[in-house]
Amino acid sequence: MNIKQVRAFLAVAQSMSFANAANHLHLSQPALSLSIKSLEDSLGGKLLTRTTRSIALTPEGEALVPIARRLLAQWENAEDEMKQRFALQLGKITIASMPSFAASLLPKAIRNYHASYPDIQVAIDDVLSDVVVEMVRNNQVELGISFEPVGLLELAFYPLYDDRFIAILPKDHPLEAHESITWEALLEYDFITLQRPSSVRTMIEKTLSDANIELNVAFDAHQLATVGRMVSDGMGVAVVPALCRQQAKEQGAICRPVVEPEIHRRVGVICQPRSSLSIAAAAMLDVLINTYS
Amino acid sequence: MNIKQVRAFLAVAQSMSFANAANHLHLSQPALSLSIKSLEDSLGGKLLTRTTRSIALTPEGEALVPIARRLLAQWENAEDEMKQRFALQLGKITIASMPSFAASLLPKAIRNYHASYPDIQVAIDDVLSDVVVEMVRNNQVELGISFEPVGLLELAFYPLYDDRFIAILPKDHPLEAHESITWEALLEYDFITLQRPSSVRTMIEKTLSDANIELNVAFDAHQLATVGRMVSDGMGVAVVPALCRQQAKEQGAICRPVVEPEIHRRVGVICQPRSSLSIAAAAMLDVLINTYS
DNA sequence: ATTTATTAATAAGTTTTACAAATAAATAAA
DNA sequence: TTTATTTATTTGTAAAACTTATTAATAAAT
Repeated sequence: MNIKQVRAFLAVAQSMSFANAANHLHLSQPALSLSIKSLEDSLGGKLLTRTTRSIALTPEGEALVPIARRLLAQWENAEDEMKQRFALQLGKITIASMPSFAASLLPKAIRNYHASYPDIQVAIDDVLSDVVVEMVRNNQVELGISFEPVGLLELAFYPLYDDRFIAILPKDHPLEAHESITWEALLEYDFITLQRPSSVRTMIEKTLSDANIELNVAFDAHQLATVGRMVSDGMGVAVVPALCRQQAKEQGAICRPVVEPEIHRRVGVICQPRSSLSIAAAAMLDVLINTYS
Repeated sequence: MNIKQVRAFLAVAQSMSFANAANHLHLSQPALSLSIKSLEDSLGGKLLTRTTRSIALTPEGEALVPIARRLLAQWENAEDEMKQRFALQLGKITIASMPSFAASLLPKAIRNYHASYPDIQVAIDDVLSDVVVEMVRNNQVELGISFEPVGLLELAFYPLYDDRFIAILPKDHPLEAHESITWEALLEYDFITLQRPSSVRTMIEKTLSDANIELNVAFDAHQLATVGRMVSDGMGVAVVPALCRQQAKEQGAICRPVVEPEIHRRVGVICQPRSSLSIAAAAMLDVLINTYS
């Protein structure tokens, strides 16, 4: 029993004529006769009684009609669903992004994506940078956005943006006059930063220890927004990814490049090799790359 | 998309190996590769990412697995059900039978049938003879048992039994001494018969009017059992089909052939032409014929 | 009763598909 | 670098599915 035979049977059962059904199926009448015959053989009995002049369903054929209709409907639904999925009209992708990116540049890319593929649902998981990589590695998400990780193993990395770290100061701070600020100058003041285990914190600590600069943290917080607020409220100074410049400015803080040493790190998309991405995710990857290049 | 491809896909998805899956499907590995490829082409995208060394499902492939499993299960259930139906392991037949036959000979045939085809449900509809024919004609039942009808049209009739009518008398009745009883002698006594529109009543009336014998009915009833009881209680005499001899005897009545004229009529199976019977019904027809020949 | 028209089955030939065997290509492991 | 393993590709063949032409059967018309 196969799909073609079931279709053929239903066509005959509906039109009660081999010739008409054959025509409807774009098939010759003998081909249809043989198809029905082979279906009957495979099931073990007659489905139709045919004189050369008229057709009737046997009781078994009668029983098959609703079954066949149901089967065919289910089959076609499944087929359509898969085709839709491939045609990007259905589906959902989740992007894990580090918060600084999720809150700054990511929305624009998602707007672009949504314009092209309005039927695909996009969810954002804003988690710590390291968690992003783990989620991609464990196939919890298809796409991750974070700083370029060190040990990528079999994961792919598509750079989007080269991020520098910037100092943020409260308004009317003595250092505001400088074009750029050295770490040495900056660390004269109370330093606010993210709590461990954020990758921003880790990178700052590693950079300073490499440069033999001692770091004394006055306050720390989990969210960059909190850090920004603390700075603008005059509790101290901080160093954050340039991605956060907009947010910091909005909160009333002053942004200046931080140098000696400069910290910069590439931000990009982390994912499984492109070939194993869903079409929806591959399309999102393209949108991300195009949006930020 | 066809059954074979879906089976192939599931086999690969389960074993995560083309070679093993091909083996399991009794198929060569290249044939399986092509089958999957054609499935992917028909759906419009990749279901599996395959390096020469390892296999993984794409997200779309992942989505297809449960769908495919469900489809295949439904397909196989339907196929099995139809095969069972043809193999006489499933199904139901209803026989419309006139009450005299249903209460006498029919049970034996049904026992025989049940012995051969224990999984087929048999229902009996005991209705008046004329209704039997109508039910067969309207395809409400596949098989009917009644007296041979006069206008069969396109219906088939398979005779089972040649039924004579017999007189039944209460014990110690004056006519008990006779071997056979003439209508003339019989009608000297109170006559009990079935109410109209029973075919037994009709046949008696027609026979007597043809022979110019007048019939005066003292009592009538709907059920032969009632008639038998009335006779054995001494309320009068009756004429019933010989089929009812057993029942009449059990009720304590005396049976004698009735002659001048003799009434006999063939009893048999009425059905649509044999070719349009379900296998289950055709088998029952055979059992009926074999049981009573 | 004979002929005609209609419809499905059958036969014969062709095309398409499905398959296996052999080989190539790719890659993880040795 | 080599070896072993696994899938893809190629090629030839067998099977199937299909079409056209023909036959058989029957209802309707003459």
